[in-house]
Amino acid sequence: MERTTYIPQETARRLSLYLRMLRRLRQEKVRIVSSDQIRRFLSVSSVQFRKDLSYFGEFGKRGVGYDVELLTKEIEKILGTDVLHEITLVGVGRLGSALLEYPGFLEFNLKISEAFDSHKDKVGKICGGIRIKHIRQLRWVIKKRNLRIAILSVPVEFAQEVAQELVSYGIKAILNFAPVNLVLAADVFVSNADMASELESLVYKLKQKK
Amino acid sequence: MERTTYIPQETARRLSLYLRMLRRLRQEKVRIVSSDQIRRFLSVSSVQFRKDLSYFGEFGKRGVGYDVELLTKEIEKILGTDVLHEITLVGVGRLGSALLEYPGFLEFNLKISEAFDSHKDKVGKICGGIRIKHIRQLRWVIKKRNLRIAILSVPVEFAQEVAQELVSYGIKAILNFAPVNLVLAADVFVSNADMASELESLVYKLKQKK
DNA sequence: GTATACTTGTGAAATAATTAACAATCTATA
DNA sequence: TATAGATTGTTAATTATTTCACAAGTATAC
Repeated sequence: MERTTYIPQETARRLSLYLRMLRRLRQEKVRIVSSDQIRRFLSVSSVQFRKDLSYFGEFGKRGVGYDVELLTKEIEKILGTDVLHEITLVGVGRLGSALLEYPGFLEFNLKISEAFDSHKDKVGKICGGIRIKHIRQLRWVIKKRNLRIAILSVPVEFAQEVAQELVSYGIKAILNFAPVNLVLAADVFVSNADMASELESLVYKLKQKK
Repeated sequence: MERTTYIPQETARRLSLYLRMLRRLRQEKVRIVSSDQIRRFLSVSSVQFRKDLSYFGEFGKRGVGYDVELLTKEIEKILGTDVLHEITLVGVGRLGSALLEYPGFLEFNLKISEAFDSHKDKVGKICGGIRIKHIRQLRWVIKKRNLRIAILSVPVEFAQEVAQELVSYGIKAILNFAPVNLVLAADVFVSNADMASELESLVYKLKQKK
């Protein structure tokens, strides 16, 4: 079936949610799940779930539901996380090292396989099983290993500069933890993990409610 | 002027961006800024910026631009971050302690003023200037200090249960770092800071581009 | 085999959000 | 004081996303 329609931005994020849910169900030996059951666990309507899937194909069986195992694999294929993705982390501060040591990424077929910092006392140390390299080696390592995705957790004042460097070496997607809007080439994807901003939004919503 | 129109969800998040930019400009002694200058720094069109502000009032001067100092204060008022907000953190693991030690929140008038954990070896320790309390004291402290906002950084398997507890003690907004969709009363705001999901979305976008 | 109860998939309708277009206003300057 | 160049604020048009409504397919009970 042809799938040429425009796909909403948010669909990708929701697919990621679905996938997580499905993996949990699979672990619990659930074989079949309906869109209405999904609705109960996630804050997404059953139609939204079906519509999101419909952009990519037909994966369910009418009158029955979805095969958990099958749908899991299909969504992994759609997202591209059916194969392992190697990620580089730049900036091994408090947050950076917490991320390095977080064992949960592998479950998503994501692996931080390189880590860089500029501080002498950090370079050479091992953190989360990774030996930290000096940022001077960024170019060489990114090119050699053909890395495409980076986590940026450097201090805010260096973020823009380091991001540009990363992009010049071939990085195409950045998860940015620095509280600053990175200005980069249009073909580079930036996702901002900005905790202060999230908290500010929550403060605002609380205020609106009253 | 009456402002009764529905305000888009994303506007709050963008206001937070604007505020950050404005503060930076203020630091740099810039007095006046135009919506077009904002566009150059943030990935937001000048119309979007003006439209977002228009939901709350008229803050600029036609033919001139916006007074940086004034607009900063106005947006702080809109967001509610013109006064300090105290936040409680639950779960002082690697990520939790990184957040506790992060000095940047104060700049946003946000302060983590309480931290809780269930591990004996953590309780009583001081981290980021805060003495960690046992989660048994959650009820008492939240009620006594009338806390409304919580950061949840406990292991995923406890997240739902702890979140419910928090809500039952009066918490109304949660920044959730656990990779799970929390099912809570409809009047509780949940913001998910889900790094694996962000990375998955990036992987998907990279895949689409090809 | 037929009726019944489910559940998916999807065009059409409704809603939400962004962008275009432009009137209104300001400053500077001749 | 008139004019030119800038910039805001806002209605209308457009685009994007979600939801509705329902046809089509499946399983089960009798």
